[in-house]
Amino acid sequence: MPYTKEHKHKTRTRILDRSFRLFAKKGFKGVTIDDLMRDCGLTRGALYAHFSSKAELYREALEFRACNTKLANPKPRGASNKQWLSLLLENYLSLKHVKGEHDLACPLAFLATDINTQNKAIKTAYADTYENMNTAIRGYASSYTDCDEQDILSVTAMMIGTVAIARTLQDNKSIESLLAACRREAGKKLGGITFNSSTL
Amino acid sequence: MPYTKEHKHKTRTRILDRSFRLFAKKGFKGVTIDDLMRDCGLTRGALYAHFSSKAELYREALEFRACNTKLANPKPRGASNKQWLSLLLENYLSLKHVKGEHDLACPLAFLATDINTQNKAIKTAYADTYENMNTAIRGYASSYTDCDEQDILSVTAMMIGTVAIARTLQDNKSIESLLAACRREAGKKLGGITFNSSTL
DNA sequence: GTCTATATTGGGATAGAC
DNA sequence: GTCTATCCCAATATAGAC
Repeated sequence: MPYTKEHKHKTRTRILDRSFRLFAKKGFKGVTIDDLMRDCGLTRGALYAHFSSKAELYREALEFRACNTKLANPKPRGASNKQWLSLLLENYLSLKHVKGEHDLACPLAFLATDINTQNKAIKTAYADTYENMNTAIRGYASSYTDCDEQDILSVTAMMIGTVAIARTLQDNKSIESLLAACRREAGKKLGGITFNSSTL
Repeated sequence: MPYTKEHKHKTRTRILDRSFRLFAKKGFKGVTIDDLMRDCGLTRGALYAHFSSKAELYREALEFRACNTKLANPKPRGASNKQWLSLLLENYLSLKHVKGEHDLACPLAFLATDINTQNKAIKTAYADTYENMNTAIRGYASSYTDCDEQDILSVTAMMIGTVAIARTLQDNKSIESLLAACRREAGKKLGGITFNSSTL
């Protein structure tokens, strides 16, 4: 038996990880199965041993990434809610995130308009991810500061919008200004978090 | 001479208008030239009498729409800056806008992630549109309230993010909550604008 | 300026060997 | 499970008639 269960699972995970990166960068139609599988060190035909279609892969890759962000996972011991949220914001609103150099690009920001041409299952996966982001931030923030649901919704919309727009800009100075503005405002609204670089 | 200059210009304008709507709805790769020209009551070949390529059309359509929004044009006489800005916000952050039922969908929100796979000229057109939006809002708001550049940048990012996310959601109640949250926050930050429905 | 016909390329999915 | 070869459709762009 030349291919073990282990091996199949590892390959599957590799495909999910790589394909999310590519979809985030180029959108659903901008990625060909050839590109993708070559990037995984495999060939086109192999995909269909793991996923039934390109759309199915896209959905699974979105869910895979959504479950593996810092926001979706418990905070480490020893950090206060405020400290942890502050770190999350700093990561999210960073040049590295915008440039896709994180291995944890946010699907919400990177796929936002791409979702509109996808099927219902994909839209639902996206909406779930969005809800989870709101829930996570609400959970941290409400433990130490007063904020209502509208505060949370407006902050996440700003964060997602900021990263989505920043990604389109060609000039790093503009990107940095935008990120700094958003850091300041999000910090204010989430109970007075401050950043070293927020006046940049 | 069966085709006058008038006629050509009118056709060109029709193509720009229709194609923007389609691109906004389905993205660059989601629109075929066949779809588009059929929508204009023409056939594929005719496109190339007006534009040299699909990408060129996309860029021109973006610029065409960007020049024809309420934000890009002078406010009507008789409205105060604050009143006018309030109306602009209400329009922008409306269900009609999200659903694309305006004939003035905002390219920034509708094309956000689509821009990343386009050429430099298109990115530049998009960035110009973005800058114009910031400039217009800054112009109105700074006439009657204190706000710095970071306030403006964070408000526009929130507005664009809100519409982009709202568009992906399948449930109208979620959309309305998000819009209401963003109206309230934008209103606050832009000198105490209030809306009837902002507590919805 | 617009049409129809066509050249050409590219990409999703399947078949069958290993 | 992965490979290569192939089927098949779709889509951009051009050619040439009107």
